[in-house]
Amino acid sequence: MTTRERPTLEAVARRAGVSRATVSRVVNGSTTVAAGIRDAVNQAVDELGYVPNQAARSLVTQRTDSIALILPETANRVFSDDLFFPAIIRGVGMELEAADKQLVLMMTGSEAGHHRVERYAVAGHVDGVLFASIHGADPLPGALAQRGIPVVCSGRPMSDGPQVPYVDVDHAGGVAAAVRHLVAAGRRRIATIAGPQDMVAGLARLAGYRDTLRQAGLPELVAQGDFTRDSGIAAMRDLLDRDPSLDAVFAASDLMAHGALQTLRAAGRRVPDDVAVIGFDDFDISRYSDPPLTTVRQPIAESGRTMAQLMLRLIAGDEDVPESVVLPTELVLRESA
Amino acid sequence: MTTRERPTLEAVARRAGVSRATVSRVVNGSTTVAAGIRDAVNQAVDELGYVPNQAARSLVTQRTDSIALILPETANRVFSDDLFFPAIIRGVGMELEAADKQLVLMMTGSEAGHHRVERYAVAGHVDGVLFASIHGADPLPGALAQRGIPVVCSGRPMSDGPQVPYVDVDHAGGVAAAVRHLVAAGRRRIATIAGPQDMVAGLARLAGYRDTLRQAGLPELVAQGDFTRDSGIAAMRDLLDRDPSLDAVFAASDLMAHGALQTLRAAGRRVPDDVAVIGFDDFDISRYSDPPLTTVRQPIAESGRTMAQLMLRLIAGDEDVPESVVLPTELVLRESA
DNA sequence: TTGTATGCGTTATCAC
DNA sequence: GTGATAACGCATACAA
Repeated sequence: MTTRERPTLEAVARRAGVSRATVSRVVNGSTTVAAGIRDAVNQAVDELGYVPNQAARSLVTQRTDSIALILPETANRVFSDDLFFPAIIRGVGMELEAADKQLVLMMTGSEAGHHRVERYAVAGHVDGVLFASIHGADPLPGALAQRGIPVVCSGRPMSDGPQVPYVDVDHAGGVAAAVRHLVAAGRRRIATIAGPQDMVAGLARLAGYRDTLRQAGLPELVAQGDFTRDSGIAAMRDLLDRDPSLDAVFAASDLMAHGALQTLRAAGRRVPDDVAVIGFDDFDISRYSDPPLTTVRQPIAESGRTMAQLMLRLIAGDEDVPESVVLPTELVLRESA
Repeated sequence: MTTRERPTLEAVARRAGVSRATVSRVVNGSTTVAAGIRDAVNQAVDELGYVPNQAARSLVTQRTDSIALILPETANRVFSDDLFFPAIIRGVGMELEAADKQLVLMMTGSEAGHHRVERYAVAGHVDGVLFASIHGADPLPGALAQRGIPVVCSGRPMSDGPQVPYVDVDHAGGVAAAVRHLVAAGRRRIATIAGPQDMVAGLARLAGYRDTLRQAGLPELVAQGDFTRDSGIAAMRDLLDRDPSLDAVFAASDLMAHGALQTLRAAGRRVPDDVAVIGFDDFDISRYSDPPLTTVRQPIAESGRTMAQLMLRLIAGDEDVPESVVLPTELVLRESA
């Protein structure tokens, strides 16, 4: 391991026979430098393998050109078979890469992790903070915003603290379309497997289900899940116990819908003949389930891109960044309903 | 969003009626400060919400107190049902948290991402770089090391560039134990589903299989996989086609073993009566498969912890950090073999 | 035990 | 177009 000294601007300047200021200009792509000198400097940079010291640069520019994406979950939770986080990351990553910003991923499953992130951001390690999801009335986004740090959330924050820009999808519209589709098909005992009630996505989809059923004058039947497949399996069993005559299920996530399909099959119910099933997400795997899953498509990667775009505008000092962006959802009809 | 000015050391000093140096001492936990003054400073810090500017601090200390963990994969690959990365992250995370270092996660599936990481590290954003896995003869670890940046890899690097400290597990020993167990049980047509051959883990496990079979005087039968469940399904089909009389399979990953179980069941073979199956990893889910999977346990989280420990020692300037650490593996007997 | 003075490597504001 | 020079916010050797 060669612990070579890191070359500084000064070293490059000496080698190229110019001043530090000129080197700085070349490195930062200023156009007011003579071509000959520019080439000489670039050559010196290459020869020495010069890379600007980020700390020194940040100190004066007040920028780091990197942005944190917070995954408020433990490693195990993040790396489950849930494809939500990967899609968010992909969307954010593409957009930031195009803007030449570095994406810094942080997981904050623990309380301590939470506090670390706050210090990390306030210490100026990153120019802004993106939240991939929010649990309950998490005060962190608001706290950071109040510190003057640009923040964008995925999903409307439930905190009643300072308002923070967010990107969300039209949960209510998507759920309404799904439930109406079931009603129109003549289903009368329509159950739901709800998502976690400490997240807006869980709350909003359950509310959408209730509203739509009420309008249709039909009774509700709710089981609780947490978006995972296992919880879908258990919730479906619960539902069958409580009302063996049910003829449709709306699951608040694709994974729970897959779990429901599994339980229904084990219970000898045919889908969709006996029981219709609709999910929410439209993950790739839902095209290949048995039967292929009818589901509400939400544009997750697009949501990530939008978050990144808002962030870039905030950082650029754009005054009229929208308080929120709500992306459309869409019912995708396949064979399960 | 209140864009309050961030307080500096100077502001705290004024408020507490002391010099900047004293504030700095208190903030950094120096013991040579009078209790009364210490309290006054701490109070001022709290009132102002002071957090040291990381850029300024790094500039003088040459440290950032954060460490990068590189996942050389795309988001989709990282967030599959593979539990390897979560375990590595958990191990690294625990150790770094205890040392009060910030973990920065970076995914470098693309070539561009690769280059970004190099610049990020060389620019001094992090004190060291951990690689969660290595594909082929990746030159990046060596390149960083040559720049004087502490690097630790998971798995022996295949590059013949500069040597880099690494943590690995005893692939050969584990595989040998597994294959010998099959031989001792009277199995004579022992196939393997190999892992990707651009990774040491894939290579070493295949080599271990071959060596042990040769010693036993038995013929080999190899199908190719990439550690995923799907590849295990396909490879098992391939194996059954090529030799319907096979009576055992060693899969180089638990997921591939699960895929194999699935294929065998579909083909009407009983496990372990007709075909014995052994995996490699010992993920939690392998306790609950049907039948429970006999497998080679590798201590993944422990491996992550060890990587972090080596890194902390490197950063601390420890002279005699071992070139490599090889952790033991262990055959875990359950019902599939 | 506390304060003063210096420098870390860069960018930006000036003159030239 | 180019070169001095002053910040940026902090830690630390040295003085007191």
